[in-house]
Amino acid sequence: MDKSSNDPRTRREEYAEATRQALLAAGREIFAREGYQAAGIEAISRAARVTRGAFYHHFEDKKALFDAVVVSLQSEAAARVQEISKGKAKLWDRLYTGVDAYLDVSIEPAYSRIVVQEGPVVLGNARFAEIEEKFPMALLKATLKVLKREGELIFDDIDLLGHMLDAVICELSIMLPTSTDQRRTRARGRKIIEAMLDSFRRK
Amino acid sequence: MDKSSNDPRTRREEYAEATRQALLAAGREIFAREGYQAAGIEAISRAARVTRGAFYHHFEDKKALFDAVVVSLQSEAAARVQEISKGKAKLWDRLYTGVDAYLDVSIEPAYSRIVVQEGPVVLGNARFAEIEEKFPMALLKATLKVLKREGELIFDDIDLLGHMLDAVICELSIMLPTSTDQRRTRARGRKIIEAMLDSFRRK
DNA sequence: TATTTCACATACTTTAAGTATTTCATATTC
DNA sequence: GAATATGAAATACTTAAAGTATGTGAAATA
Repeated sequence: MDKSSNDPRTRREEYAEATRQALLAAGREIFAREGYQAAGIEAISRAARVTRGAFYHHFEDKKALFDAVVVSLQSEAAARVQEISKGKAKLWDRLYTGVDAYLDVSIEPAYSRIVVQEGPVVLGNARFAEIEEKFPMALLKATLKVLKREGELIFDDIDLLGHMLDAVICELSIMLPTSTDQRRTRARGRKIIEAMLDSFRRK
Repeated sequence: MDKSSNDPRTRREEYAEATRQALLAAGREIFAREGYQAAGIEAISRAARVTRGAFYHHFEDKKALFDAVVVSLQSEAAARVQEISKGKAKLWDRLYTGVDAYLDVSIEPAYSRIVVQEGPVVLGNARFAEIEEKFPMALLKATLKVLKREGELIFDDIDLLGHMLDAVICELSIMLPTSTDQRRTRARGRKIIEAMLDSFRRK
């Protein structure tokens, strides 16, 4: 589930891993609150109760930490979406519960700001797509592919459809927090998503 | 059409306006090529053949220039979309030619990077939405509203629908440049957009 | 022609990222 | 178990770029 074999054997490795995690957590917090540009390495290090020296020991530069934070957020998000949707027997159920779960994650401030909003800009589209390929959207696309294989969904370019679906979910997640009636807005957003997908559904 | 009363009367004002425009043009170029963060004020000023002193005379700070560049890009984009779609008598034609024209604009490197990708992050969602409210998406939403008024379109929250439409167009504009068969991808993207909108079309 | 104004230049300050060097606890070797 | 080696983290330094304060000269105004 995690990256391969990271069990700290010696006490020194244990400590080091702990401060690495502390930096990661501090980064997540401060990137979420202040944004990439305004988040100072000094502030992040202080929040992790170390100096900038420790920071540069564990991470190449600021961008490397941000990258690691995005990966961890995506990894957690994927796990949660998976957990919720995997039970469903009917494919369409699995897809739509996945969409809902993904939306729930996307609304959370840290995920919204770090992954959805700043991720592509800070890391660049290429690198960001690379990360996405492994985690959250990959799940949706996987289900879409199964639906296509089963003949339930008729569309040639599942990758494209997946990205469009993703775009709609992300935009919705950005609008939701400022919406006056979130429940209603969410229901309407879901309608739009259904409209998009159902038109390619086998009749 | 432009901001109110900007005719330079004296020769000094004329010169000043010219260097302001030069800075704006240089900013557009360098922001597009290097991105906001990597674009140095020094480099922008040099490209406009002035010093940083001149820059700070005309703009509060780097962000202010970026803001002005976004506004000018949005203004031009809106004008072009308007020009192309206004002729159409049938409302649905007007909408879809508008969508196509908007997509054409969004593909252009400067618009794509500065407005679509970096705009919301650099200026913040609130300010970016404020700008959007006046220009490009406003046109689409206007047409959507007319369609609703005419009973052609049945959906409660046109603002939401407009944003979703916008999100899909923007995502498509990001994917298109790296697509192997752009014509085909674009056609498929259009299919998805049609699917989204047609399901709310009066039958 | 004297005086003011303002567009722009020059010189300086500040901030934050990044680098080089040092220290000290833990781990390893003999 | 004393001697040595390693590497996690601290400290001290360098660099780059944004932003500020002040100066200057050409064009406007009186």
